[in-house]
Amino acid sequence: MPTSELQKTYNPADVEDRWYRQWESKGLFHARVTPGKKPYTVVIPPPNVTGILTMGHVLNETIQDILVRWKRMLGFEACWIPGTDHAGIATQNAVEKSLGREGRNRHDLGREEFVKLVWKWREEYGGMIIKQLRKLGTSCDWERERFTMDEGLSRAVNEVFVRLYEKGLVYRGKYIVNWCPFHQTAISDDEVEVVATNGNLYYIRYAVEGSSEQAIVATTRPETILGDTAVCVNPKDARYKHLVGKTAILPIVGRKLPIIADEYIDMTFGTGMMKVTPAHDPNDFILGQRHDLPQINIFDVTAHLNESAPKQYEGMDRFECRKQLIRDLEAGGHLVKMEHYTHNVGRCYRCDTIVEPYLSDQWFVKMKPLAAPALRVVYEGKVRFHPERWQKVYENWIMNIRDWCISRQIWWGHRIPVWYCADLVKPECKEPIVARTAPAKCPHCGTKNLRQDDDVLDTWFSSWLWPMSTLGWPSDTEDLRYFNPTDTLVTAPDIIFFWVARMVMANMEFMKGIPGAHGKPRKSDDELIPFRDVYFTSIIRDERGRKMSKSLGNSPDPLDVIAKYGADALRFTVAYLAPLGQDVLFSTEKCEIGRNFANKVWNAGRFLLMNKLELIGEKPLDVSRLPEEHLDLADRWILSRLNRAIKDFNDALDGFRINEASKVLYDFIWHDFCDWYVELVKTRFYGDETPETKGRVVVRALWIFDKALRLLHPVMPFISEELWQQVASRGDESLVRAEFPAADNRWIDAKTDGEMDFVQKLIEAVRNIRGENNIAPSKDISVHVRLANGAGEQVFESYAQYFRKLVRIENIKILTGSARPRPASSAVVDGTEVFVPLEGLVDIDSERKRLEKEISRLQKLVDSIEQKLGNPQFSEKAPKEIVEKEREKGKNFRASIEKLEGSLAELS
RNA sequence: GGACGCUUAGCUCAGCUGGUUCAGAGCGCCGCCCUUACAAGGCGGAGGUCGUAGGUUCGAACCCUACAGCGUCCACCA
Repeated sequence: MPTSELQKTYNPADVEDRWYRQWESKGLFHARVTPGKKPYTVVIPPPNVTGILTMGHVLNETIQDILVRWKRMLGFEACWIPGTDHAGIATQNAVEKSLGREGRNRHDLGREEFVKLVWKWREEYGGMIIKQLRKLGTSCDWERERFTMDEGLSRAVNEVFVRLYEKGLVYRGKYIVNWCPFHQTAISDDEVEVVATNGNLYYIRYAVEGSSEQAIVATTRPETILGDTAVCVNPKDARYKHLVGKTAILPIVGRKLPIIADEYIDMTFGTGMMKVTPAHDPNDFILGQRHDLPQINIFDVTAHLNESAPKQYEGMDRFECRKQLIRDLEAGGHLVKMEHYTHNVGRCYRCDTIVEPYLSDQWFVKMKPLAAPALRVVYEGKVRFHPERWQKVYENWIMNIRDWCISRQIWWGHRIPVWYCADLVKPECKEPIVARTAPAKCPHCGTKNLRQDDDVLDTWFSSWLWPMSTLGWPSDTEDLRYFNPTDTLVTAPDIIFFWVARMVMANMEFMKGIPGAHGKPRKSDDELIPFRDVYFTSIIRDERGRKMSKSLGNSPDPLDVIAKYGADALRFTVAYLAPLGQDVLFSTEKCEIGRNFANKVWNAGRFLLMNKLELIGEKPLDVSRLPEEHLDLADRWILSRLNRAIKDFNDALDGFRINEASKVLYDFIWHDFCDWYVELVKTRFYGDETPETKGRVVVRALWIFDKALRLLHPVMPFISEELWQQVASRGDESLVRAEFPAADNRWIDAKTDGEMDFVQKLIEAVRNIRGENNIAPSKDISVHVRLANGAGEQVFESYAQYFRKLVRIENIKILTGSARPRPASSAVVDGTEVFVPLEGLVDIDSERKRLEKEISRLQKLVDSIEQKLGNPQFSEKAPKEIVEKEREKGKNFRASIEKLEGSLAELS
């Protein structure tokens, strides 16, 4: 688009898709193994294949993209691997739901057909989120896109299962697991959400055989008495000692229950007597094993009562049964009482169904042996968490780690690579056959009649391999050697256990066999970790502080937001609002911050390009060299500010302070560059300098703008590229791979900053006088100045042009001696007195108030300084330069006060 | 029950290692301005005892302790 057609208002829709297509088609995001170049690798936390883009993703992916683009421009071989997760339960759910709408269920189809359908479904609707990410501008290496059920990744899953099995770390066991009756599968402890719930505590009376005594137990889940196989008391409990060894009679069922003793029982809870139901409570299960009690499972997989229950309850839903049973117990005189009681109830975190502790055969991973190295590397700071406090959470979890239930009773996922001999010819045939690929026959009896385990693996069993499997593991690939360990993981803290911790374990265990980039086996922890830094993003909440969720309907659709404000605006806003480790309260309107900023940048470019056109013409510009001739204060100052901004931006990103980096950009571009520098440059464009000089000024301004756009690019890739291409002729080059500016300390100059600061304050003082006295902006005024130390008159002269333009001063007079205009409005800046003669315009009262306010502000400062200096301890203990500085400050403030008081006296 | 985080202007939040005119920004509000980049803008202004109470220190928004309110995570006694 020719410069002359630059719109007055930035329109992102004109720009974004066009650039994304170009970047992608030119392969600018593709990373390859490049010896001699340092890699910078990021793996995306793979979103659910069913997922659509949410604000949470926007925050995550924006942060990753900022880091990746920044590193790419810094010269790293930046590799950002995208992909999706098959998300077993969630995806199966979604497909079953759509089946349900046709009045069918998965059992109608059968396993094979159903799985086929899910694959088909994935082809059609899956991976939406991947397309949406492009709208956000993420610079993922799409050639490397992976899916957790890809062939290669599935191979990795089987390999890991077999290796762990061979090492004795995978085992099969009957355990109480968290059973979701809705999904009809076990879920891991971490997938259970515990919610405090109002319920009842029921006291139930059991008769004691051969005795007039009774055993009263308390329970929140009375229906489970049907599975009771004992009653238990604490051996130290004097009340019940004599009952131990006797037999209680289970009401309704009539089963005989031994009364046993165990330290586990809390004597102070309820009656101090507990019913034991080994098949339906994890603690009872352990107790049952210890005392060799039978396990009676009374539920089927949907938590309806099974044939182990008395006939009248068989087939009932668990809660229905509870009601009926209470009625029956009451009728039989077995219900002693019930109390309101708040207890914790576990729910399935995906469907909210109350989880049932359920006895079943499951596969587990022994975690303790894997945990030790994972703890060590974090403890030793090889893997660093940002913010740091998550380290404690991580350590705490690992130190109390429990075995991981990895089997799921669903159909969508990696089927467990275990087969069973169906013929059972020899006794050894009972052994499960664990193999990387389907075995042809039973190794013991040779039959081909084999049956694969029905279960699939927990989704996280593939996710925990992500930083390896996406790079080719278990094969020893160049990619794996070069790009693993990855550098930064950006993820939400709620999956620190599910995912982050397990990735550390997996990488450390399974990368041992893969050489590092140097070609030798990996030995040290530094080479075995999956990533060096973990950035935990904030949680996005709505403006009322509620978590964004589909059910609340409070999560804006990011695509709508992008359509309305632009991707750059959304990215900037989110980055700007996201302090490290703090929640973000987001509302769509906040994107105005980013949109306005984009518009500001756009118009700065528009202004400079318009002037370039006018002064230099259409010919393409070369901004590779900074014109250093005739630098004035403004030039030196903006160069100083620019280089500070570069430094600050880099420092902020090095420390993962994304919001601070964004603020650096905002402040530099808006406040320094636009508000001051561009305004000052105008004095030259419109002044009486030669066309050559003006041309140099515009080239210089564009040179600085070029650097600003490079700085901006990681955060706002689209607008920066669009403008950058127009600033100069770039040939084939894109900003995506342009060099990131390096801070040049030569230009950072405190003296220049100070001088400019003085000028700015003078200008602000005059503006303040104008504003407070309601002087029309169009009215020219004169200013009289008495310099602080008499010196610097020439210096001041050189600023004069700034004043003329920025505060519309037609006449500046340097005062010597004690003369002053009157009536006048006045101010003191760093000891320099400023007078604006205002014949007939000064409102004496308001002028007095202005001066008094300033005096009292200064007086407060003087007071606090004098208090400090008056304290002998201060001058003794505080560092010399601090004391000296305070003394100096006090002196200056007092001098200013005196001058202001002089002006005040003049008023009357 | 345990751990962690937050509390600063009307709103949303910065403030990294205690000392720079440290009490800030954006929005909102008030006043002036369509000044040839931008009204999605410019200029000026009003607004806060930094949750409460102690403590450490020459000096505290910042460090320590307790408390209150809000929030998150973990564990769990039936």
